[in-house]
Amino acid sequence: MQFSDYFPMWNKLTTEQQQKITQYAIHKTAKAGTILHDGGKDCLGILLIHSGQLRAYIFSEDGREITLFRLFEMDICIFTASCMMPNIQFDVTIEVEKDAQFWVIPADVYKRLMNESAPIANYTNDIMSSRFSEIMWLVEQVMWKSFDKRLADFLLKESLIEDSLSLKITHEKIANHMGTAREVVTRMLRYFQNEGMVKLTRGTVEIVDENKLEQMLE
Amino acid sequence: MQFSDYFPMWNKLTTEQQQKITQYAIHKTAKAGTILHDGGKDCLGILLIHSGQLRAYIFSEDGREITLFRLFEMDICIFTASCMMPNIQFDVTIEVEKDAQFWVIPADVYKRLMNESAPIANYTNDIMSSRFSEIMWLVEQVMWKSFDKRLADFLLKESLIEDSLSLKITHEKIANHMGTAREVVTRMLRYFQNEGMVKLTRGTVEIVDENKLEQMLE
DNA sequence: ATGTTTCTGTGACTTTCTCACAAAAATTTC
DNA sequence: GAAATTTTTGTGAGAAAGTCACAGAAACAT
Repeated sequence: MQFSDYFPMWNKLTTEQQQKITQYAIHKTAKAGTILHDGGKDCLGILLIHSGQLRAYIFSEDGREITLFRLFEMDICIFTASCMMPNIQFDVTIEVEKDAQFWVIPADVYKRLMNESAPIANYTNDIMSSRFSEIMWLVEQVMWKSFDKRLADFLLKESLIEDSLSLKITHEKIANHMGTAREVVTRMLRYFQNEGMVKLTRGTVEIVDENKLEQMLE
Repeated sequence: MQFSDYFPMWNKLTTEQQQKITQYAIHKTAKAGTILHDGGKDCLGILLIHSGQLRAYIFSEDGREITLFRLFEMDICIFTASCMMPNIQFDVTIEVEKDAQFWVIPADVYKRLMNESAPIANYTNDIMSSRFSEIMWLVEQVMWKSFDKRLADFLLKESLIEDSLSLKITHEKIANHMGTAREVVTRMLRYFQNEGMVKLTRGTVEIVDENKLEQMLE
């Protein structure tokens, strides 16, 4: 593992800056289910993800959830350091979906680096823009796509992530990813099954006709 | 008008950088209705808004719209320079809502400044975070709030912006701001009128019971 | 083997959206 | 100024999605 893998502008940094990163970065591991960041409260720092999978989501007062984006190996999470960006006025929760290993650069260290280094500041900007784009994709999906298409899309994406056609996931979890109610998922999955696109058993959704699902997206 | 009013870190810039901004900034005016930026196509540059009002929105294939955020005097628009941020992967449209005067800093000039100046890069980051927060507020509204509350909120906010209880706006325009269908707005406004909260005439919504509208939000 | 928890299924009802069309108000044309 | 046109608003009928309440089935625990 090389820090330069996470920072494409590594060679634009001074030796001192490079040292600061390597020196202050802390290696950590976290089990699936761990909440790494809960709204405005804590302020861990920037995460350089080495293995595993994270999920960023928001939730409503009455317990509904929607996934904003996922983070994988080689991704960088800046929302676990939202305290150092005063204009981030919303609460995201970051949860470990699959046992993860990552490096943490403490917020104050990173903040100082951002303040003195244009390359780091610009790179942080790029990461922010990427997440922004993911949210905008979500907005467009939620606003303009009907639920059947959204569900088909979710199942296909999930199948890519898991590299399997047999998804071990409950209707409730799908609902929490998609920001809807469990019954809505159940009914649509049942329709998908009647149409021969999936096969349902307790706790799993098996994709049996990938092409037909893909056709749903147009 | 002072450029330093737009850039709180003005005195952290070199004289050369300050000169570059003042030298390359172009003063422009645009009438209400003008489209300043249309998705990925054009790349005007950073806008320093001096007067007037802009609207950022997205639209669907079948012509539905939703307002993402508004921009007013002293605001800075970075999306009219989205070409210089390769990770911005979505198409926003920026429209002039009220005759506007603004300065344009060409994208390539600003890009160069961002690359060499950490303060400018960090400030750009702050602006991006602010817009991000506005979008997240929108997501939360659309996801978890019922339409009556959203409409009440819209009318009250619009009344603040216009500094008037008598809003000159059609149901269609309200629908385009809120990302819904015109009929839905018509029906809900009709309900608001029956409840004595507003008075409707062609092309205007008059708020007659501000308190009752506010109570709707809880 | 029995009790408990988790997950799924379903009916009835509400809210929001869609489609189709019509009436009313304002604007334009003659 | 009357008639035609455009813009805005109104409304019914039906579909899609979300809500609520409850029940049955599958897995797990003692």
